[in-house]
Amino acid sequence: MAKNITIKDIAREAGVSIALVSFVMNNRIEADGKQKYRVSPSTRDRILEVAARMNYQPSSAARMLRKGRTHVIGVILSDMGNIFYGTIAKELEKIATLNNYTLLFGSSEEDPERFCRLVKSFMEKDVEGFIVVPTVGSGPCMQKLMDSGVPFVVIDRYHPDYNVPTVVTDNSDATRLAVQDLQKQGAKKICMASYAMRISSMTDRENRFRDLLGDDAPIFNMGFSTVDADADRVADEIIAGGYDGVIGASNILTVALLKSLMRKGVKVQEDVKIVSFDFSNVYGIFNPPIRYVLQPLSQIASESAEFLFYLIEKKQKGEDISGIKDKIILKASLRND
Amino acid sequence: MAKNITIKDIAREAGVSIALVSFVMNNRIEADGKQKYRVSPSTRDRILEVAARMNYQPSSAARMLRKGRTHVIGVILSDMGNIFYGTIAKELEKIATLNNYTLLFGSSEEDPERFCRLVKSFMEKDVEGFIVVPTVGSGPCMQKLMDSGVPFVVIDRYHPDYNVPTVVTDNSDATRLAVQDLQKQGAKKICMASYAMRISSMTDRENRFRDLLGDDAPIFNMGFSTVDADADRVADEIIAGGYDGVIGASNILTVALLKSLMRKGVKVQEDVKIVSFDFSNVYGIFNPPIRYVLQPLSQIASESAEFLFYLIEKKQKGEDISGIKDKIILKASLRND
DNA sequence: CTGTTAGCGCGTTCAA
DNA sequence: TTGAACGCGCTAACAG
Repeated sequence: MAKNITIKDIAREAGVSIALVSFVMNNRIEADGKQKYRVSPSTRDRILEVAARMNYQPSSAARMLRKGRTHVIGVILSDMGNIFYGTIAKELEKIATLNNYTLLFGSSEEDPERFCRLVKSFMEKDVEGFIVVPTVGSGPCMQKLMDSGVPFVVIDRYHPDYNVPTVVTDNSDATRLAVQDLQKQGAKKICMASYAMRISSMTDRENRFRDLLGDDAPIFNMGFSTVDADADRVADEIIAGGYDGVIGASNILTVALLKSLMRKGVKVQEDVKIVSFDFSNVYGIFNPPIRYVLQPLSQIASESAEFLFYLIEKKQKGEDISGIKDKIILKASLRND
Repeated sequence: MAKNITIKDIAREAGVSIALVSFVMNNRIEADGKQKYRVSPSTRDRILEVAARMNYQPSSAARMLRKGRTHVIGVILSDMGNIFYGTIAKELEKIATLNNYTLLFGSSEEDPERFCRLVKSFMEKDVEGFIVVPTVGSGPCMQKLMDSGVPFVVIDRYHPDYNVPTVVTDNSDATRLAVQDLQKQGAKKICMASYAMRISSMTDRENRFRDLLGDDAPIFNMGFSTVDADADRVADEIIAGGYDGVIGASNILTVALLKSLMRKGVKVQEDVKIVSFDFSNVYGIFNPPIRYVLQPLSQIASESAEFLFYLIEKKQKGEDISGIKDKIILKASLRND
């Protein structure tokens, strides 16, 4: 309510100039003696007292305008309803807060239109950078991002055609872990259930799977938005083919498959063993719990955020960042909770 | 990269004044003839062409500063990793986009310190309003919010001591649905598993439960951050007490309980039937699927967002909104997927 | 009717 | 310690 009090009000109330108030407000943090602008302690205290009393809140808009910095980062994930991305969101938020950044979140739902709209809308908010999970078909939008010069880091998947800053899990190695674990559990005839969606995380998993098991081990594809229906079909294939081991290429997909298998009377973990990618709270229901490959979520968050901060600072100093295209590849680990 | 182009660059390039560019940019949407400032079509087209060619993006900071509006809303949920809040986040995002608003998301993790920090940090970003899920202990912070005069809407739970704009589910009625369903399924000896946390959603459920079943039906409490350990204890109580029906007061809690019961060899849905609150993809694993009370998530999102927009517009016009404290109560429905 | 001038909003920062 | 310019876009008032 009561109109926002500005730096000017503080100045008048404290009987000093506007500039001085600004100096004091900016030096408040530095406890050491070597502040750039020295202010007599008495006036400083008076100003701080007045500011506190009047409950002064600096206008971020004015500061943004003047400094040309917003300290806002845009984050575009695939699906905020998936605990996988929800966890990344939480982790990113923590790190951002620590570094005095605010995050704008968006959920693309694997829809390139939505993805693009989010990029545009975040650009309009003058974000200093992006952390994004690109979707199939987001190529043109990514290209625009690159052309814009706004720093960004791609996570979770990489775009094979573009060479850009990226933080991903070593999905090939993760697949090896999953397959070997399944074999150690005694599975002889293994298949994989994957998304038809051609994103690097999926193709990397599928390729390694083929390398390890050859063409006899089939890969059944499911649609991202039709998992439930497709799961029934895949469950039938598993039963008909007599497979005793399944690699589920994502948590959502595995859960859908588990439901279908159970409904069809399959004894999961007995007749058919499953190892999945990514955490789900469903796994613990089974006996023994379904094992899964856990991606280092908090590490993905921290590495990508720090990478982005680095790019932003670099760009801020006027340095060219268009040549930076490091790929950070993190290892996954096998879990069973 | 290429320095941001401003309205000034457009003006120079198009050979007109800065003001004219501004007019054109603001009237671009209105297709009808009664624009406030009329500009000759030829110059307008030229300006638009130049703006498009130079890829002009107005600085939101400058606009914010000038208009005193940010079109940003702060949303503080309890746990972004929970599909319940994740879904609300998605729905809110959709509505916000439609109304030209951007959302700042935060996750309190039921920690009042975090909650407060988020409120403060969002305030500093000059959000025009809040949609919040208050936590236990957030009272002082909520009070500050009220005093600040920034419009806000509380969702999911209400604070019994404060009379503020609220959108919640009718948890009492939802409990009736759950209990009656459990009885229809044949459960004779029913108990409830709830959070120790004293928030209205939980207490409303517990109170109605007691009203319906009397003191013979116990309510077992679990800690929010210790559900897994507590679930084991509660499972023991359920087994020892010979209960054949359980109301799980939240999805997370029910899932934890399901794990414990399974591990202890209980035949869920046979020896012990469960009806839960809120969706989880775990339910479908059971046969028959575990039934649950679904809160109208997208309705909660749309009602709260529209309520907030209304408050913001009202306040924008200088009207007093401190007297508005409507509570919108929505009905839940029983599901089994 | 079409277009321009000039001041504003608020905090930052350089020159004095 | 201060005055004043500045960043960028909006808009009232005014001129041709």
